[in-house]
Amino acid sequence: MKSELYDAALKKFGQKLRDIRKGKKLSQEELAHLCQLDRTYIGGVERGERNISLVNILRICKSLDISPSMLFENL
Amino acid sequence: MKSELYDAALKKFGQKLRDIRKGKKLSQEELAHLCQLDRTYIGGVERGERNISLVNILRICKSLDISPSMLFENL
DNA sequence: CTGTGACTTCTAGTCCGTT
DNA sequence: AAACGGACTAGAAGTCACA
Repeated sequence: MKSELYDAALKKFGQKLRDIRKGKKLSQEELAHLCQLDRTYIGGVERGERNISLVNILRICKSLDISPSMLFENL
Repeated sequence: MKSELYDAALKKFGQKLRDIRKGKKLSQEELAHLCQLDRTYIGGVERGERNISLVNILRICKSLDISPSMLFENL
């Protein structure tokens, strides 16, 4: 049930992820490799096109060495 | 891709959700109604049996009137 | 009021590529 | 380096009957 009501939130989430990834000087490919997800998938999440699941949020956060709550600031 | 490595995290997340819900004096049924999800689905999330996705996390948080980051404390 | 198992539908997530 | 597409498989979403 992916209501359009949350499109903006997904975009913000993705942008936040992108900012943090770039802050760590990683490419999408490098991050994808670190958390064992597909590079095209990481891209889709950053663009707010994907409704990522909890486990993968945690995997990404672990790979970025950040707390998940960082991704939810002003969401 | 739901590695068992994250089962503990899902359980913690669910327990946190349960604690917050109870703190608000809501039953699973009431919360489910608020966020328009099924009662048994909420139960499954609280028990850590479901790998919930971002949009549903946001819906639940909105219904509980909390920030998503609250659910990620010490995860 | 909540847990559980079983179930179908639909999307999350992968893998191949091109631009 | 990243966006984007098509085709595919694993797994989330969503529901129910019953305990």
